[in-house]
Amino acid sequence: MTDHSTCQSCSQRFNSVFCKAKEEYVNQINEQKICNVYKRGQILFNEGSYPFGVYCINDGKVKLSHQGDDGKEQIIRLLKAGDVLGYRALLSGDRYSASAVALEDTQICFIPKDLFVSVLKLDPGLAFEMMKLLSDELHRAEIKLTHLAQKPIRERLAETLLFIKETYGFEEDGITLNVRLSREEIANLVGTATESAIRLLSEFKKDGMVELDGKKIKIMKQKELIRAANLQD
Amino acid sequence: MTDHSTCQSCSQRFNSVFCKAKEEYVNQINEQKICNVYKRGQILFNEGSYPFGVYCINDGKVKLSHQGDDGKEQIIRLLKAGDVLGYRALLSGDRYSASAVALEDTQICFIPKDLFVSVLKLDPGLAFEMMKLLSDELHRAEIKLTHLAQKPIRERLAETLLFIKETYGFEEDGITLNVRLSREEIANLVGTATESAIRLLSEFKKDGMVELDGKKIKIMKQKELIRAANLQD
DNA sequence: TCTCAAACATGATAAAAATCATGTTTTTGA
DNA sequence: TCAAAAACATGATTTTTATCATGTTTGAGA
Repeated sequence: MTDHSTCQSCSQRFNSVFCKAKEEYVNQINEQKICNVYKRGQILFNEGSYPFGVYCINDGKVKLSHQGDDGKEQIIRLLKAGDVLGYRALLSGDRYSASAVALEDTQICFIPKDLFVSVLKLDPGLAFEMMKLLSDELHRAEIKLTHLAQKPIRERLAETLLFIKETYGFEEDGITLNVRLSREEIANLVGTATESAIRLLSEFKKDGMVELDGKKIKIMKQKELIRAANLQD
Repeated sequence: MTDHSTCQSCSQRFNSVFCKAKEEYVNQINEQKICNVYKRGQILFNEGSYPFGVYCINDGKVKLSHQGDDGKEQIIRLLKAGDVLGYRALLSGDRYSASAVALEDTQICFIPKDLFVSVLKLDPGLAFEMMKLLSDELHRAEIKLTHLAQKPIRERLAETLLFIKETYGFEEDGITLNVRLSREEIANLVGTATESAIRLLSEFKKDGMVELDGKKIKIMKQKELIRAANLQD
């Protein structure tokens, strides 16, 4: 666990959107923040409810997912320490359009809406970082959208595995993806049926690109996986 | 054509992200802006090149599209008078990740990067509107992403037709979509093969939901189209 | 530690969608 | 205005992907 007793000393302080925020505002946030621990599977917020602030991850992992019209989950983002969430709905003045669930035991600070908004108005540095964050997310979403429309599932699964590795990295062994996701969650990240994800993971295993041990996934041949993902950019 | 001789008198002034910008900054923008007319098919900017500012549409229509890895176009946004474009790359500090092409003869003002950024830093009202705009775009992209992953093409085509209507509205007759798009462009909006889009449009015609006259598309039964889109939200 | 539900796996089948082929219509520019 | 190219249309076929069915493994809680 990382130090998060105060925002000033938080190990994620310069790792997050708050990196450029003025010290004076960070102090204000520190006074009003509320820290909490969420157990694996616990819900931070639910699609359809109103936002009362933003969440800041100190340590742990969170998934953000939409409920499709037929009830099927679509995972739209994976979050880790240093990431902020809940700002989209707050800035749009909407309800949450996605639900956030802890993927493992997770420490999170909550910053009340009014404080966040007022600091955002007073601190152009933070506002700029926020715009940059939103722009980057928008970029990511647009790329994913294009790939969903144009790439076969095999390529998207390979890309998803690489994306998980980018986000959460490896365990100490340097090859095992450092997160526990069910096959269904992987499928909901790729945008396919669970069976298809399972089948293709088996294929990847047969091809020697990955090794599977329950929920542990080892990347054995990253270069081949990159090739399988057929990425240009 | 609408009045756009000066930003102060621009008919889109309170219709765009600049609605909350301070008069003093609008005056500055007015002095430095460069207006231009783009003919149908002309390129505003190209994927991969560097942004030098943002574009503001006075009158006309523009499509924004990604080039997929295999060269296939994916249209990610449709823009109209009052819309701003080119800010995503600028705020991310990236090259353009999409190309912008005029769908008809279009009048556009160009605002240089430095001016836009400096006004953004000085005017929290504009900054806030910008964040709201980005948040809304992000929301739209995430919904589209979910639908691409989960909905069949027939539903997505119906949804696309309704989206075109939302964006560009009808001609004077109140039923003809007010934009000229090729079947291929419609397919690239839906995220499918051109033949599939053509086939399904014919089906919709057979079902009496639309009428087709070359590139003119008439919405005959909007309620049925909404049902065909199977929208919950 | 045992039990039972959930998750995983895989084959068979069906459905959806892309691709290929071919002909027609529309558009464009010489 | 006319010829060529591009866009549109539709049928046939193939490929991709989802769904259904069934059996096995895993893991969480009594």
